[in-house]
Amino acid sequence: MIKISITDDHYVVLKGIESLLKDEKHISVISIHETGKDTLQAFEIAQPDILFLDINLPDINGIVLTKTITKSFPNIRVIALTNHEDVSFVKRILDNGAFGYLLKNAHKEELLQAIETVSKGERYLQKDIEKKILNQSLGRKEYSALQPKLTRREMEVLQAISEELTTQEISEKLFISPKTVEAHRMNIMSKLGAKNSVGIIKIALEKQLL
Amino acid sequence: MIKISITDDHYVVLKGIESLLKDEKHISVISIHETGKDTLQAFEIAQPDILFLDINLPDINGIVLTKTITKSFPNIRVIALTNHEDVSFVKRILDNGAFGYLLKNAHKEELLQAIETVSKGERYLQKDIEKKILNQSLGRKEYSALQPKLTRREMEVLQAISEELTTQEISEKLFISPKTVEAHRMNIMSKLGAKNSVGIIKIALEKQLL
DNA sequence: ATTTTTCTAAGGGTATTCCCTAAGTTTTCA
DNA sequence: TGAAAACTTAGGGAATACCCTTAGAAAAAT
Repeated sequence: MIKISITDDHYVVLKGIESLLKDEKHISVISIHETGKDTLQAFEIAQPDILFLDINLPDINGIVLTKTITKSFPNIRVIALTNHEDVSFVKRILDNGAFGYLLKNAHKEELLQAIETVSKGERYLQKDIEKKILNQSLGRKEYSALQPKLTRREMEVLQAISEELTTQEISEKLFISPKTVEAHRMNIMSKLGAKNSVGIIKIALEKQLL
Repeated sequence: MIKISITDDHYVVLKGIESLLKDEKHISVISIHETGKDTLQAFEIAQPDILFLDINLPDINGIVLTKTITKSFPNIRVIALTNHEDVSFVKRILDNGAFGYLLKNAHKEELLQAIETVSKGERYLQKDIEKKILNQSLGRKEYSALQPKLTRREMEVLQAISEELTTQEISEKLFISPKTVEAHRMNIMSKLGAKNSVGIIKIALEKQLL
């Protein structure tokens, strides 16, 4: 008997997965949760074999929660639930201990396949789908430089710019000269192909760098 | 017997709503759809009384689809399905003919309540929840005006700013003085609660004004 | 251990944004 | 048909962003 828990802040998703699994004799949904906090509390008492975990929870960041759970309860295997939109998260969440991920538009067969695969201790990765999505989001935008690589410092400056800070304020925050901040901003503009700070923010949000 | 259709690109959401409704004797789910196109095709043959419609479909914009459906099939009452995140759409979608909206984390009681209310011909609006969400997104960000109302001209200037144009370029584009452009930008900043143009763009994208 | 990248920073400008105040004109709406 | 809101313009000044070049020091990669 494979014990399953589900965490998703959308109630219908909870009930949807539950109803899809209730006919399977070797699978038992032992608990459902709407928040990360609730999930962690429940696991103090009883743990499932597999947790379906929504990446976008209101209270706790899904990546952080995955890390917490896999550290505290190494026997629980996390399958991330994700929308089309946040595929960029997938790699990060897998790096943080998740055993697989499932798109929310997955049908029953894929759901069961994921459970079977993960309960065998293997990772469940839909490489084809992943590629398809990446290509699709690549096709509809302009010839987007696939993923512009900003350095650590540039990311910090980018973050600060997005906080509406001025060059002066950023320099004080990062303990560097205003001239250095300007240099970083220029490099960011050049890397992202932006004409000014407005463009930096627009593109950064588009490419989910923030 | 109330006939229901559901359109959502997340299969588990479809099955979730279906399973929540299957015990209700006076309600019958007559069809489920994963795309807007599929929905429209199916409605050529048979129409439900109520359609639960996901705002974020991959193929057709939910607002456009609502408009299309309510014009082509005036007897169908649309209830928009929405996440926390896109509450800003709600007013727009209601303006385009939807009879109500439901958050995806709604429980069974609310689902049934929505169906009852809408089938009586009344609008189903969860004012309390709406306010709660607005307040919540207000708490974590700066004191953002609920839904900032920009004038036509301000919208044009906003659009131009987002195109990375300078004040000079905007003034040429709109055939107005640069000083006027600045005045508009100042008003936009003030209305959105932004500190600079970066903030304008960030907030405008957040509130989907662009 | 050496090349490459990143981080740092300066000088010296120009361009643009930001901010204030003020006020005439037009549009919208009650 | 008034009153209110929106649109328009402007002057002037301070602050900030943008742009170029150059270049040493630190860190990372090979």
